[in-house]
Amino acid sequence: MSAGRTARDKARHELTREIKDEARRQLATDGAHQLSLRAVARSLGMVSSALYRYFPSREDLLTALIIDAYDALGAAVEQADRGDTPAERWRGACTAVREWALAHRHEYALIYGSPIPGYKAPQDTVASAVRVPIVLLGIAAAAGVGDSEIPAELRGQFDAIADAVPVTVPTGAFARVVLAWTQLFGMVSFELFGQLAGSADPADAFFGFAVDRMAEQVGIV
Amino acid sequence: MSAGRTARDKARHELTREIKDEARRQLATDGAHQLSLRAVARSLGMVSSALYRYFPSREDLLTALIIDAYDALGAAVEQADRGDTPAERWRGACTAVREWALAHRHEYALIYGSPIPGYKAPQDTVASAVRVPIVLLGIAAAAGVGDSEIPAELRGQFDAIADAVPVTVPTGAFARVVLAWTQLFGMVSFELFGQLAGSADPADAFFGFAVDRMAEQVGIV
DNA sequence: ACAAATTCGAGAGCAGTGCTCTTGACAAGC
DNA sequence: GCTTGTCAAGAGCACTGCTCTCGAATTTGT
Repeated sequence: MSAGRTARDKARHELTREIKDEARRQLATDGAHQLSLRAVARSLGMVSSALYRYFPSREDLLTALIIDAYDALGAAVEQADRGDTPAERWRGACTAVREWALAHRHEYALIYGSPIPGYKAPQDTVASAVRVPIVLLGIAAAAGVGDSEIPAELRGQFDAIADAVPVTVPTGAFARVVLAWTQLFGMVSFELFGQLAGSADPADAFFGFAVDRMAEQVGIV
Repeated sequence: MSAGRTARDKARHELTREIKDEARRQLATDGAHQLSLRAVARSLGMVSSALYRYFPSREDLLTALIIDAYDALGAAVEQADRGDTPAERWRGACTAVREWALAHRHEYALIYGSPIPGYKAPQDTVASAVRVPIVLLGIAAAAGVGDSEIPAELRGQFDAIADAVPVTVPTGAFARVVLAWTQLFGMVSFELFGQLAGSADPADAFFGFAVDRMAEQVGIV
């Protein structure tokens, strides 16, 4: 992230950004599957081979977009996490997830859909990916959610990673937040991927109902 | 489905099946993204253009695989729906979903991951796709789950489709089953797509915990 | 039973893809 | 100034989905 001292560095960062922007534009209209290095290069008025100076492969470009998407979603949710009561904050955060997903369907599909190639999420992505669950944990902490009975094995798993998490909540609360987290994204994915078509679609009412039930089950009043 | 009267019809059905089998094989090892018409043809010892006599496009082949996958999953869940109590049946059905998904990751990704192309779920798929939620509804019906308070708008949506569903349950129970349904697949997707890596992975304990909480919330005793 | 109609596999070919390698021009550092 | 590293460009490889045409085989109509 060091500012480009030389003209060359400056141009390089600038072009890297432009490539990602153009790629994101094509992603938004055509989906990740259709994203073509050659098409991006064409739109930028350069030749495809030149792109390889900036991204070693198509997958690396996609990985860069994945990280950006995680960060954009994370930022949107962090900003929507406000309100006078934990319940309001919960609703705000959950709604932000859905709204960001609806506004950036292909980017959402890129990060929460099927892992595209031979996949394997690079470790770089987890720091960004974890921002949403951390917001949810923060709300549970503010709500003072207490511990609850969970299987010993599960308690062991969650205790083992507690140190790596910047929010401290009882392990039982942790488990319930993780539960709600998977439910939240399950719902959004179902809506976006058309699985709800013919039942709870449009899903506004269903989503609102579900968010309240989730808060209830986590123990947020 | 009419049995092949002539030798040609017989050969046609046979070859159609062989193509799907080989495609499924490649799907299982390389993923939907990598599935190549030409590679399938090559494995079958024929030329790629000949394949187009059986499937008009790559997408149509994928659609056929999608329907088969929905049916395979539906059949597995239907068969696992047994036990003396509704709670046992519930656990059996949910576990079957996860186990089928783990055993057929790429097929699962094909149907519950991001819609591959410009998408559009053909109407043919819904009859097969709906088998799992119908099993869940059946268990709720057998458990005698009663009605509960849900938003009027949601009640209207669910009432409107009640006739198309071969199981009758109170609308409040219907809503809670749909909720659990999205949660179930949200969890399985998270596990399969690597979102749980670093937290509840391996997810056996988490899954068991979640299934019990879901049964609880649906009202299955 | 024979001719007409249909169906089939094969091959060539088009437009597109990701990616590699080489070439010649430009800027950065000594 | 001269060397060194970086860059865009171009040609090219192996691959993709898909179309079209062509004989051969088979089914169908008479």
